[in-house]
Amino acid sequence: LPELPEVETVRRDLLRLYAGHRLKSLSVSGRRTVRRHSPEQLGALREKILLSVGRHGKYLVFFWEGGPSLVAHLRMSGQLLAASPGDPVAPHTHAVFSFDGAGELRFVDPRTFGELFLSTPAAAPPMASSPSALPELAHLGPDALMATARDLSCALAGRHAPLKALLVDQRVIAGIGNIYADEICWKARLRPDRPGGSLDQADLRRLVRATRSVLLAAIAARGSTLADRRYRDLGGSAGAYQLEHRVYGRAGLPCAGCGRPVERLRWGAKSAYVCGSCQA
DNA sequence: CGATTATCCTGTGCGC
DNA sequence: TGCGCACAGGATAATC
Repeated sequence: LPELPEVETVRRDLLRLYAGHRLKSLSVSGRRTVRRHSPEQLGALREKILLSVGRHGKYLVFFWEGGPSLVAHLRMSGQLLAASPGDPVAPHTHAVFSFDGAGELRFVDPRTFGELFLSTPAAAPPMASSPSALPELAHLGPDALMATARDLSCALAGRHAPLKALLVDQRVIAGIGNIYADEICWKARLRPDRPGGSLDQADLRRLVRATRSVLLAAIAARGSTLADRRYRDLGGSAGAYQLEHRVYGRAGLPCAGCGRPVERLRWGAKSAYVCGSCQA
């Protein structure tokens, strides 16, 4: 399930493969794939050259030479895959972009939670290729790789909700999902079910450091591919960070820090993997 | 207002 | 071996 490290891996591959290339044609077949406006409006991107690809949290933003930006979110099961025109079309392929001299980019999404939409910056400084200037992304908190201890201190102060619930709330901090929230809490030695407002300054500092180090290590490993094999990079390859997971999906297995079994906490419909000994 | 719950979907894996 | 079903969880709307 793509979170910040997976989306960042895809972003870097997109830049490498398609930046500087002209979009010759595109087709959208999925009924739910473009749902914020008419799918035909995507035609505005035809003949545009891709300048860069940005990211804020789990959102990808394609910037073109003229014309609106294209925003993509993979949600639960979305994949962006590089392909050649003759390649067999995978089931649940909902959109195909064809670039001059760079082959195709295909959007595949069995559960159809993912989406594509066009967006234009609210204020339009021509040189700004900043995802955060897009009104549809304005509700997002700071990107998890940019968030400071001060950001988190303000966002968590007085909150009774569990720390993990706040970490995966994109309005608080953008990019963290179920897997990395657990890994970050373990690395920061904080229980995910602690009230967000109970963290002191030392806790917050550990949380920010853990966030950065876990996400950067996961990017270096090209993301996490779980047993369901759902996440793939642009070339269809798996990530490797799942091999470095310390708690996520490891209920009953020994904690990497102390050897005691990892537990699975549940509250409501949510759950978290935690070491009851290493995290407090 | 903040916290919780339901909803959107399909593939997977479990129990019987 | 097969069938039914709970589960997976990202974001948003609705509700308490």
